[in-house]
Amino acid sequence: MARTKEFDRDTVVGRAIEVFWSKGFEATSIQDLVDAMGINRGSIYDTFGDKAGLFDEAVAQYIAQTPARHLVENAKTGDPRKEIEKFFDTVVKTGSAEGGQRGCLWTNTLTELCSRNDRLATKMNDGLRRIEDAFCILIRRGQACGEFPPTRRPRTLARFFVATLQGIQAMSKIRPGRRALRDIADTAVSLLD
Amino acid sequence: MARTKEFDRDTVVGRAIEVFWSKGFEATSIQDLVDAMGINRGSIYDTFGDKAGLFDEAVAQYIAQTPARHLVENAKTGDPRKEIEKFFDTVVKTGSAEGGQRGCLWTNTLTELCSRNDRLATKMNDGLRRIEDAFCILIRRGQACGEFPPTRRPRTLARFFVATLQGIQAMSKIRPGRRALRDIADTAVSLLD
DNA sequence: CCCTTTCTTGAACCGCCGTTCAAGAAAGGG
DNA sequence: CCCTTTCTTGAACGGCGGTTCAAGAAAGGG
Repeated sequence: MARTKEFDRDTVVGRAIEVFWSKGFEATSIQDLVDAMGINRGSIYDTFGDKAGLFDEAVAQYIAQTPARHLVENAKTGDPRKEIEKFFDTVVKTGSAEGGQRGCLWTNTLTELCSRNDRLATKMNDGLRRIEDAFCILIRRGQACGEFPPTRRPRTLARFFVATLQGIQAMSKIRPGRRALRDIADTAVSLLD
Repeated sequence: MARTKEFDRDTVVGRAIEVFWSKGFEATSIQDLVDAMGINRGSIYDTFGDKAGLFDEAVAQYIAQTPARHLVENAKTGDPRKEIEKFFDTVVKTGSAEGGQRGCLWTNTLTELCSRNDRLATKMNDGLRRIEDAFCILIRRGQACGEFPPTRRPRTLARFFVATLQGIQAMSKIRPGRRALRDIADTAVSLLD
């Protein structure tokens, strides 16, 4: 047998996420990553191929931990109103938390790279589609049981919620006050009354 | 007298805007700018100081041409509903136009640089504040004349519209279909019914 | 206890990054 | 028509970008 790795893959990717999240892809240098991840340049290239490969894995791991995941998982079973409110609640809390100025790695990547990286754009688009679908299911279920007004098209409203999510993320970068973010979320959710 | 400049300042800044808009600040190299602007490296540094200085001027010129400017200028005199609708209409059209994948230079800059550049962050924040204020004035005027429902706080609604604007810009980067963007805008504006 | 395999390490690579500079060219007042 | 001033030009700068590589270290089966 050969020597075993001395670092945990998820752990070092987690540290890479922090850097990419704070500085973006282009502004992050390999040296930054070496410093933050605590492993050698060579190990990074040996394990992840190159900077782009590491970034891919960082984004994947980030998405796997995002609050959107719960939304998608509970779309078919959870209480429609509660799920939507809980989701925006988490988004607002995260955005207004210490270090919330970084916004969301996902949204950041969307604006920084998608217009020049088709593979990444597809990934991001699929992810957003899944969130949109989850919203759509929840809205339909809420309308079916009379909890939400039946006048609005579920797909339209779902798209709107996804855009609101992006809006909150963008605003959190420059005005991370909880009050302001909460106002935005509440106004959007009030469309369900 | 001395020799006169052979290029028009606004024209070359306009060309620089295109590059920054498409690639972002970090990913744009001086060589890219030399190629696009059609003037020599030396002239760029002589005229704008450095890359950051040129970027500042590019953003300033972009903001001066943005549809938000009309909104701000007409906030006190224009018809409240028409002004707001016209604004979002322009945003949707721009976002879904050819090359709309670039999104909005302003929003892009917000997400790429504001967390690491205080001077720029202040500028951006002031700009957003002016848009928010314009919305606020329009909403108040619309409520005063009975055109808009009086139940919502103008400031809250104004914040929400600014966030929606950012949301549309973000979505236009990945799904620039006019239909989808229009849905988002219409849903937001329907809060005024 | 050796030997193969894999991981780790740090130095080194080339190229492009943003930036500077000195020399040449145009402009127009004296 | 010269002379000062400013603009233009292209080559050059040091440094840091991402990436590679060869040598050393650990791990565990034979």
